[in-house]
Amino acid sequence: MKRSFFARDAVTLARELLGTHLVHEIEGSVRIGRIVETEAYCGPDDAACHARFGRTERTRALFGPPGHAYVFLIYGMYDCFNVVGLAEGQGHAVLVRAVEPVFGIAGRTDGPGRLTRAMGLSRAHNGIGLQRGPVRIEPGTAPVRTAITARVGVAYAGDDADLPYRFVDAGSAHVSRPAARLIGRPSSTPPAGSARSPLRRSPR
DNA sequence: GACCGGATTATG
DNA sequence: ATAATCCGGTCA
Repeated sequence: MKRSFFARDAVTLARELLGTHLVHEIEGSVRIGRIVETEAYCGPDDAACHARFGRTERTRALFGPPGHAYVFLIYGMYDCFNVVGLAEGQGHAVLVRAVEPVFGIAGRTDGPGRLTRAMGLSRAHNGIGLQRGPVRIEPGTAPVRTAITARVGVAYAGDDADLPYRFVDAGSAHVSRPAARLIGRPSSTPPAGSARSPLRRSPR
């Protein structure tokens, strides 16, 4: 994808990334997954975003130029793959939470830890460019319907935990969790009386 | 320098 | 429900 594709706020980018292909060329072989679940993390003002602590060694790539990878270790054993958005210094990124296997993939790809394992991605790819090279984002097939929910695992973030920043291809069988209540129409404003029940809390 | 807890997953 | 397992951020 072109640089301009990535240079948008994380919420927009999270939505646009759905359906695109995550490609990893490794030792002559190729692995391809179609992105079906993403979450937006929107810089220092987002209480759930790693950028809230400012620029540190760990968040170097997060604050780097758009179109690059930000990969970090979580819970001491899983790597999470993110696509940096907006602009250098802004700390916007999109967590890729699930892909569906397209080519060369063995094992499950639902969930941020599983997908990095299945695609052979790790912190070794932190900061790598995603336009050309061994790891790339390429055009794919956009979802027919997109579900929108709160982000997973960010209960500590206060009010920001409820922001509708998670995007799911509602038609995919390879998402990490069942699509929840909020369904986003391809391009329309929410229904008039859309004061529905609040987003579902994390499942006990 | 110690301690806390996490953008998770596998297992009981 | 809880262990596994590392390390960044916090505070002393």
